[in-house]
Amino acid sequence: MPEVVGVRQAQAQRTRSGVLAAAASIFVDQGVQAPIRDIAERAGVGVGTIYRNFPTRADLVTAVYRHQIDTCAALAPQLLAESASPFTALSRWVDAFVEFLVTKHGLGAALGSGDAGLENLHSLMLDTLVPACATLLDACDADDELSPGITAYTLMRAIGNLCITGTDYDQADAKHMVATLLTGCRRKE
Amino acid sequence: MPEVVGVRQAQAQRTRSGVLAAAASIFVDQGVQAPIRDIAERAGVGVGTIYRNFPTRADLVTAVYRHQIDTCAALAPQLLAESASPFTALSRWVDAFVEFLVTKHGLGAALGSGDAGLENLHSLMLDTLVPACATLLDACDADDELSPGITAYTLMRAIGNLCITGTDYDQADAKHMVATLLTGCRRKE
Amino acid sequence: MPEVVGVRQAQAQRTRSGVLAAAASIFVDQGVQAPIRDIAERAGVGVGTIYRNFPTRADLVTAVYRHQIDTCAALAPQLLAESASPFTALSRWVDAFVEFLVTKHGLGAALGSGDAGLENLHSLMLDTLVPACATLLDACDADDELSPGITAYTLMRAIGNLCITGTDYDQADAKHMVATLLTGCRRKE
Amino acid sequence: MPEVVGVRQAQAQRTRSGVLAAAASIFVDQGVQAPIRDIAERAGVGVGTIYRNFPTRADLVTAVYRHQIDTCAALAPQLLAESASPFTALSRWVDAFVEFLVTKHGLGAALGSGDAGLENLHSLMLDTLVPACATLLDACDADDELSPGITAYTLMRAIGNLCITGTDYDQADAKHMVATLLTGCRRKE
DNA sequence: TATGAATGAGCCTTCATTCAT
DNA sequence: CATGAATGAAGGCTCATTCAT
Repeated sequence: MPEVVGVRQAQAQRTRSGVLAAAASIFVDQGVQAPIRDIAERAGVGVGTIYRNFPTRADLVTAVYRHQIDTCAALAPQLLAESASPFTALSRWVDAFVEFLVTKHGLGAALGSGDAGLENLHSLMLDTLVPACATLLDACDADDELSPGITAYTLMRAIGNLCITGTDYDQADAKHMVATLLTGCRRKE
Repeated sequence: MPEVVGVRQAQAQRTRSGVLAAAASIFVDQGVQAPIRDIAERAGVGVGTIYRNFPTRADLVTAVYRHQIDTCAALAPQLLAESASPFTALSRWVDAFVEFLVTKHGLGAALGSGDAGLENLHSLMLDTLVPACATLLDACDADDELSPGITAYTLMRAIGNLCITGTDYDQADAKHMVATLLTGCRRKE
Repeated sequence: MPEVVGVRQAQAQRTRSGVLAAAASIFVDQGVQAPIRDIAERAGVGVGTIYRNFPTRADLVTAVYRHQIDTCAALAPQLLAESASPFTALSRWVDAFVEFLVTKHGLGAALGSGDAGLENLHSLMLDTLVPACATLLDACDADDELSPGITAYTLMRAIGNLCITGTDYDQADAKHMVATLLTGCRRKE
Repeated sequence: MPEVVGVRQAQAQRTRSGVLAAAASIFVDQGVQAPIRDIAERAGVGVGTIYRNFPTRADLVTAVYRHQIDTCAALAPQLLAESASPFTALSRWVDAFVEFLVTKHGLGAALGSGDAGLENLHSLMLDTLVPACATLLDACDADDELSPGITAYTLMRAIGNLCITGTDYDQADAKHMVATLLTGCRRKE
């Protein structure tokens, strides 16, 4: 019994990964509301397989982005520790967050849609990224570097919205506007 | 044939207006992606009539908002003339723009969606509001009140995105974030 | 304007009738749970047409049987008036009810299934046939011809069940068993 | 090979029993049309195991009820021997039969459905219960206590139908109606 | 021109059944 | 033998769009 994980589980895991990859790819092309069939087709599996692994669309969306979300959240304390000032840390973290969002076509729109079925993703953001961001904001606040009334959730939602790109408003524009927003968040001397 | 505009044309015009009013009303309730049938029903006409007058959904959306867009654009020179500073005028104009967006449920999302069919609305924005906004930005720039690199189109697109509301991110949040963005646009002394 | 009902309405009515006929036919073959697509195909219409005319399956089932249900209910007072005794009237009415049920394959099962979606049909029975049957039972009771504890609803439900035919239990058997049940309902001297 | 029945066979038998118990339990909750997967889950086995042991759903249904059916059949001669009259014996046996049916949610409907796949169960009834019931009917007939034309199969089928319960027609109603039917079977003096 | 019935493509979802391990 | 992941047929439902009247 040299293998703890059997061949079958390994295969299942590979299938799961394939679905995730296909979904990520399709999400880039069509957004998170793409038909399940399209994802199944690109993954080379039956629709039933997707439903087995991800009962709801939100489960799939969440799974696709979970790893990157966790990574992004983990960045917050690290940046806070190594940056010259809390605001610098916030700024860098926001850069990372934007980088995450901007490469996920349709995710920003999904987050902002208020779609009932996407509550899991919403919750994931709430539970993972919001606390991370809040830590940074608190540090800025303690340093008197932050305008009053800026909350982590609202700021992230705004950033998410700013990262909804389209014709004539690309990733560079989004980053510029996010930077501008952040400047606006800084308490003026 | 004593009348230049016949009774028929007058009736047709009335029908068109009725459709526009119904569409505006439905858009508030359900967003710009609402079923055509719902609009037809509220207008008291057949769906065919809507398709005759507005072949694509974008045509309808555009027509619904054209008047308000024109009004908003016309506000720019007026505010510029009566405000203490160009930046104040810009700020007030943005308030008006936000007010316009924020009361149109789903319009912000529509503008930001990159939806191919909504190019007409996009064009309308480009042709009407962007020049109006640009006038204000130019004036601010001449006054050295503006950070470099802010263009009218990008700024408006960003504002449009910030006005996409949803659960836990309401109109007040949107207005707050837009104001913050605007602060960020101001050249710091 | 010689026609009150336009050509279009007439056509629509014909379509509706065609759907009802097709549904009735399919119900005989497959029971009331038959796929909507099958009914649409036999009617030569699209599925949308069926959903337009009968939003829920229960609406369709109800419409298919409504006329006959009404006719059956109307029979009760008539039989009561012209029969020698109340129990004779009841007996004849039950014959008519059985005749109705027995030619509708699957209806009995549908009535007895407790299916939530079939509440409309259930209600139709309750509101139309149960009172008719109750009138006859009351008359029998007044004549001391009825065993105690027999209610219209339960009796009809039982009759409905007895009319669920199948292999080696045909319409003749159903009628025989219903007659036997009715005999059992008669107060023994 | 000192054991006639190996460990493997014993294990297989235990698996089979577990499936039967799970199926019986699920049938009570959801009826005999419950998803195979649900049964497998409750039994703690894979669906493949169920398909191996019971290739068709009918095989499973049959196996689940075989023991109780046999018990019920065996009751007939016993009741005939110890009852005051053949009709009393019949009446008691029917009580037992109803008790069997009434606690098996959906079984009555399954029996009455004419479902092609349930022929095995049908056969089991035919081969086991019908002869048992026929014995009682014959005894009643010999005693001149039975109306003419009542056959064991038809009577049992009718009883099975009467035991299909649902909203507003419960087990008590079913028992009442079966008792009434039986009264109707008794030759009137 | 206006109508709205009809159409059917398209998406969702469930579950019986197979088969490689 | 047992497993359960994978499959995909089947059916439900919605709406954009057309077209005969």
